[in-house]
Amino acid sequence: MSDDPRPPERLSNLPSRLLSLLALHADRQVGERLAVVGARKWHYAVLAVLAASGPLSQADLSRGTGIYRSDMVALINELTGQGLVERVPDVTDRRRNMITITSPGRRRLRRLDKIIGAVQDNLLAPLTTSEREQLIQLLARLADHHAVS
Amino acid sequence: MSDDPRPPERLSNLPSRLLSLLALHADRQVGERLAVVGARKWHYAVLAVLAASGPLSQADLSRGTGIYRSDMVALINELTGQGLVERVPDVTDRRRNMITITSPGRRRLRRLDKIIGAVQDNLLAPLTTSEREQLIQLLARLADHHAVS
DNA sequence: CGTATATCAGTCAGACTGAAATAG
DNA sequence: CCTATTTCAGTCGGACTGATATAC
Repeated sequence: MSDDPRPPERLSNLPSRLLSLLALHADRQVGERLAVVGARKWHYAVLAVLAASGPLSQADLSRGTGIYRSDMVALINELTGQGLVERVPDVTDRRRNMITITSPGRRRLRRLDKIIGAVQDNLLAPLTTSEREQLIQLLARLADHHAVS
Repeated sequence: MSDDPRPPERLSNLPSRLLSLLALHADRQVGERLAVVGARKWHYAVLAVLAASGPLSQADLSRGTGIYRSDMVALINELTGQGLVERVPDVTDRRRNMITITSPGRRRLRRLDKIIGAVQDNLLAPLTTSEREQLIQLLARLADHHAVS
């Protein structure tokens, strides 16, 4: 009877809306694929930052990944539980825990890298290689300008 | 002491991550600006679709905006409470409520349009006009391909 | 009958706040 | 004394599920 009403262009071409819809979709894909191996996207972020920057305090990890310090606690618990990182008290500053990635952690990171890479390919499927680069560059400039981690 | 660790490029240039971070930022801006006049972004979506498509059932509105049918109930309650839309039972199909935008609703829509437009300008500030068009086009193609409303 | 609509109650993960304990 | 770190408890809006009553 009633055709599915398409939103008017003012709505469907609204940048903030496009970002929201696509982010939701992309996050869902990432989440589903990672769930298959018992991981979440924040696991990936933590492992990637640790692999690149070396051992970090939880506060630094928090700033490096954009994850809230409060949420970092449970996250590190999960990762230590899986033996992917180690949490050891910092002797030079006894408020801190230093978090270190383990060898299984590095292996896990490589695994997650492949999964997440595949999701990106899927996400960007309709775009050519140079369009993908353009898009990433434009998004990165926006992110940088607004200082979103 | 410890420099804020920047995430590695594999992370900071990850399309799904860029989308998430920017969507969060954009949604926050939109939310804050709309809150000033007592509105939320879903109000805008509903009013915009109604203005463009004419009276719709809640189910059609739901499909047109991407808002869940369950959440649509409370949303329409809010909008009727502000006199921006009217909810009248459909005589031809008594399961349905037909939702109609009122004159105050149209005025409100124009107001919200300006606010949201200003937020977009802010969001896209670092880009040139043609870069903005490129970005919107690329995002719209992705949204279309993945059929995210 | 099976399907669609409007509604309600409730779940669930995410982002975020506030405060305490500890240490610099 | 003020600030930073880790941790815990809890809030809050958003997306989503399941079930019900009603009507096609």
